[in-house]
Amino acid sequence: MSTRDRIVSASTELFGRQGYAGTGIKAILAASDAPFGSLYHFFPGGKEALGAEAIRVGGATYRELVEAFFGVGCDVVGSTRQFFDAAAEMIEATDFADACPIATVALEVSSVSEPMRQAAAEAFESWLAVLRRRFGEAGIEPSRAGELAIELFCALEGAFLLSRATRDKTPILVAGRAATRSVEAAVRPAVPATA
Amino acid sequence: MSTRDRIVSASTELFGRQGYAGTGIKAILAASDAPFGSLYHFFPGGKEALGAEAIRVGGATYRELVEAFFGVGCDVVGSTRQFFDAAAEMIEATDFADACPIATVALEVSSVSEPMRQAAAEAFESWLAVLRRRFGEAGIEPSRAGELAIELFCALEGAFLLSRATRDKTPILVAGRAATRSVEAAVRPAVPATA
DNA sequence: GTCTATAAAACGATAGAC
DNA sequence: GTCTATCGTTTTATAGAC
Repeated sequence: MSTRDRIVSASTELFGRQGYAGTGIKAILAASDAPFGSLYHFFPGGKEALGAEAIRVGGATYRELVEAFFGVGCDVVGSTRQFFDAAAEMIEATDFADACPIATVALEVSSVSEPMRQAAAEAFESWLAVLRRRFGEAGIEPSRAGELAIELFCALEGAFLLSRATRDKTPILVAGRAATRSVEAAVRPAVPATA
Repeated sequence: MSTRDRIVSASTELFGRQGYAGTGIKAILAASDAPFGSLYHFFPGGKEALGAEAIRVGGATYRELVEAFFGVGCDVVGSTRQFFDAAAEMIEATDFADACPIATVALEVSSVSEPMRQAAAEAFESWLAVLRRRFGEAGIEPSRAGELAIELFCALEGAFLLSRATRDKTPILVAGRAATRSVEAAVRPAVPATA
């Protein structure tokens, strides 16, 4: 693993857990086992450029995770349930430290750093694109598929926030059941009860 | 408005927009028009104690907002719709800066500062308690009311994140429609279509 | 291109005058 | 209890040897 890769990898981890401003360059370099000058050799743009790259890499890695659960031709209802179940196990296994790799940074910088904000927006959009496509392939009409992707995203990210703050994985399971119900309803519509 | 109140008020605003670590004490005091020593007079615990207090105050203020929309005897379906619509207008009016006053800080500190993490958890829980109660009063059974409160919370917070990152209020409207549907289904259940 | 030494600024926090 | 001056660190960033 190259020095550059180690720096980016450590940045993604630390930024995801402690945030961007809360993570010093020294801590990143110590975790990367890299010398000080290397950072500015690989990232002449300094910490902000490193932050944007960490968002891109962390976002791409998580997109691959989404794709691993929502594969081509998958059962979107089952994939949704499994995805949230896995997310709940993951957050508990990391002692509620690792959930979304970029959410903390995205909130921190969205009103402060335009390049980092854009990197986060593109990462989120790439996850939504995967979900949209799978939902569409499952027979859900395009506009509804797009909404459903957003609903799943919001349920997941909101649950990550509540779960980390309360140190309890229950919110992820509850949000997962809600998301699964929504996907199920979109695939197999229900009719309202006649009151 | 007292010096202490101005300091806490400015902290809540700045922490909510830029995060905890990203906001220096100097910036807070400048925004509060308060001298340097005042902070340590009112908060001997330093920045961390101020951060915890900002979370409590910001959390209480937002709970009052939730209560304003979800009043005693309200129509919970209509309240849900109106709450998300108002949130969408608010975030746009503040140029996507002010959404949840404590989400950013909660994510930043949840693995770093135990007192601040607990303050955030208690604030979130107080919002959920309001929703749970109203849903219960609307005739939804207790366990379902609790889940529904969590679902609404997650939809809102996830939408705030996506909305701030993309500078687009659409996610809040989409999440609001989904939350409204869930509340409606809990108040007036539907039967699945016979395939 | 790897690494060290150091600069320049911002940080949180304190001491003490008023 | 209000305010200022300042301490000691830590921060990001650079310069320059190897």
